[in-house]
Amino acid sequence: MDIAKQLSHIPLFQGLEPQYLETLARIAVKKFFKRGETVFAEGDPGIGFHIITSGRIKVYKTSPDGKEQILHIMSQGEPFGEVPVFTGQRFPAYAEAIADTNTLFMPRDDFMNLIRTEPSVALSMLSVLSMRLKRFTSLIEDLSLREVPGRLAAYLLYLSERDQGTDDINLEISKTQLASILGTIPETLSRILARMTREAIIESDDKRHVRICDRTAIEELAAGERRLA
Amino acid sequence: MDIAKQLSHIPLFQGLEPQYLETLARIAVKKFFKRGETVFAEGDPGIGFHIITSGRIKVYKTSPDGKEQILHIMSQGEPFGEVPVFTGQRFPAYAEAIADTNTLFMPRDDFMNLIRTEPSVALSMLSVLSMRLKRFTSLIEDLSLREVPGRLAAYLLYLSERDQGTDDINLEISKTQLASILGTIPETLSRILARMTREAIIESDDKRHVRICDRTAIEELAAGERRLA
DNA sequence: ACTTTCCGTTGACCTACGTCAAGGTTTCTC
DNA sequence: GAGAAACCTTGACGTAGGTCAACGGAAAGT
Repeated sequence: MDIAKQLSHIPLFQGLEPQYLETLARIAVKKFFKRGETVFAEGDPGIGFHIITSGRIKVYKTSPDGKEQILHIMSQGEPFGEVPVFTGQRFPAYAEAIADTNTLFMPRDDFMNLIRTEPSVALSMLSVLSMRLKRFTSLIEDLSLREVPGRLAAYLLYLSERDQGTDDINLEISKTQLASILGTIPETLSRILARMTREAIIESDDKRHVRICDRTAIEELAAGERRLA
Repeated sequence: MDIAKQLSHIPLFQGLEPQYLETLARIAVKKFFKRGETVFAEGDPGIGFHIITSGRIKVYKTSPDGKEQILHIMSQGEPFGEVPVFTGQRFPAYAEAIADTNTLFMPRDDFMNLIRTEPSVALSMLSVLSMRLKRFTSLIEDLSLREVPGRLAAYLLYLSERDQGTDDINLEISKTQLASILGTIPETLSRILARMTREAIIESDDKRHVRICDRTAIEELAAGERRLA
């Protein structure tokens, strides 16, 4: 596989001069993680970060009694594990492959050198981190200010928008994982999906699929203007 | 006042060549916000960011029914409002002065130009954003995986460490605001402080002061290994 | 100094959501 | 393709923490 060609499709490196892509290609190390394999653990030192070329990764925290909060699910083209690269500290969370995953690993020192000579990479990375801060802000808002039905509604709208506003939403993950993204547990999510189905707001027969039947109701739930019976 | 001199004390610009400091000084605009004044609102377009030279700012989200979640309290030397500078989108949260505050405002375009010529500023900014992501990660963990006593304990330890491990902690903010940082409400916080006092873990007679009496108990609470009676 | 507003505390009450348990079903694994 | 493991759902139950209300004290604006 031509690594430089793969890199040229990564948003982070859009518009980068070919010569730098070549440099990066020499730096990057291909890695593979089997489904279920840990990529890094909280507290590990970070000597570089990954870019996903195929597969899917979850980044998450756990509580002592085993509850899990997913921070991100990353897929093709997305970088992850950059925080320790720039703080010089350790990973603040866990990362695990939830499908067989290929990544390109960028060692810290080489990447820092590239940034020093090529500011557009720095600007791209600043943009990536800023987007992530924005998403975290919205996750914090969810956890602190919204109830679970509102979070679910907002998440469904988010998925719907991402797929050009379709009403047929492919979750792409298990409902257990969806619960963990929403900051709740499978039992609670299951009950809420059942209630929303009963009120004809959604249909959720299949396992990884939800169909929006009453978009207005979903929007009102997400805005906190409506409650389930 | 010599703006360049002020800028030289900002961590973000540590080690920057004097010539660039001069450039920045010409770019920067002094601003003043009275206590209670809004610096920006969620949804405002961001044409630049601020650096605090004196005072204190809270960055927060609100729910439709008025509950507030504080994301950060920023003070001297800290930058805030950078996210829209790099995403090109709007502010994801509110910012309000909680004391009379002076800032230096850095317009977006000029700052971007500086980054393009001076990569060390980009690296500093990457570090600032990464630190912030780390703190958000820990706030998300708190909200999702810990109960309020555990969050409070962790916050007290954080303040204690920041002041060289002292047992006499100066909160510097009202307890209402502390509640809003911890993702709860004043009533609940008040009850928990009372319980911790009853168990001789802390003393909290004065308004903005807490004294740690049993540090081990606090550490156990923060780790989730202990519960209040 | 006076008044109005904000802050902190406590009590009685309620509810969203987590826990525990048990069932059926789908999906890995060997 | 058989067994094991993980997933999904529903019921009964418990509780952390939010809501509403009331009151004393501090602080801020006039």
